[in-house]
Amino acid sequence: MPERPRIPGESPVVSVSDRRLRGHFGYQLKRAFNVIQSDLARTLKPFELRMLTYTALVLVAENPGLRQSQLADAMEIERPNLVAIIEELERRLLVERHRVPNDRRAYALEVTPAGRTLVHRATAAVETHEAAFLQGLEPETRAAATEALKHIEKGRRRG
Amino acid sequence: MPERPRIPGESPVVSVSDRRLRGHFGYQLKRAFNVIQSDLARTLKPFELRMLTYTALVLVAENPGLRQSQLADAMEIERPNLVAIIEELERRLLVERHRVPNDRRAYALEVTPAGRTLVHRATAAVETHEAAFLQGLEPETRAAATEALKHIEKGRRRG
DNA sequence: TATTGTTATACTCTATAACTATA
DNA sequence: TATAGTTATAGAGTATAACAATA
Repeated sequence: MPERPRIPGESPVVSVSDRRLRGHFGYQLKRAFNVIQSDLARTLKPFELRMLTYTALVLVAENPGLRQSQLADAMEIERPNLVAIIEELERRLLVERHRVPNDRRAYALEVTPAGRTLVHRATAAVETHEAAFLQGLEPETRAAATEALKHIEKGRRRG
Repeated sequence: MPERPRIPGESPVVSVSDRRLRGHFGYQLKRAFNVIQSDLARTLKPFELRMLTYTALVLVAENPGLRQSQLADAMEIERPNLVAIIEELERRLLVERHRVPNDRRAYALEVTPAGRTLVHRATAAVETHEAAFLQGLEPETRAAATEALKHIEKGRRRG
């Protein structure tokens, strides 16, 4: 069966059925997350931030004196995985680590003025791009989606 | 300031503010996705499947003769990343690769009887666990969430 | 020239065990 | 004995360049 000629670069005419998957919430969630994640990476690139470094920076700015273990808990990542993130932010002079007087094991994290400036600019960009994504979506639909996502998160299985 | 004694294993009393993040849809999405993803991994573990191998298996079962490039497109992953997935499914005798007569570059993917049996059992498990996650959520809320996720996916930026 | 599948490679995110220094 | 931070390491997921065979 001869293939019909195709314009180079044109996406091939495929219609792959995903009937048995598209009803799965996890599948829907993954696809949407991949889109958001790669777009967010693009949005944060000019600031040399990734989703994780951005999140850490926001949380340190909002919670002065935060300890690394508390931050890891809040970000729902393991403590070892936070080390490189904090090191990167510290090296770029966006956060500082101060020893806690009464517990010399811990560090109190503080955002620097440069960090605060950067997080404000990055947040503005993030919110602009979020708005673009959510444009055309009814506020009630978005609110319902938020509710569903929180419900999922709350139902986390442990162990 | 002396720290109050704490029961070992007890989670520390922290209340980290995420006021400036929790309104971000991407942040909500990431947290929910992480929960679903790790739970789904646990659900698929008895079948020795991951989300990616499960997805590939379902799509091959549903689209006999599918080519690898079409499958990669459908899964929204790059072609090179599909190779190991198909190799794994083929090694486990769950899918077969047949040469396409009129195009000797391509492979036509087919599910084996063993693959079909496995995908049915895995799908039942996935659906059971999805139902557990979504339990207590109003159907309209779930529908709205699905709509929002599809909207996000549709709005994908390219390039 | 372009496409299919492949190899090689690199970067990111995640997870665990084990160490040090403190408590 | 337990906790804070760290090191080392491994496993996944994702992305790009370049290749051989074929169209």
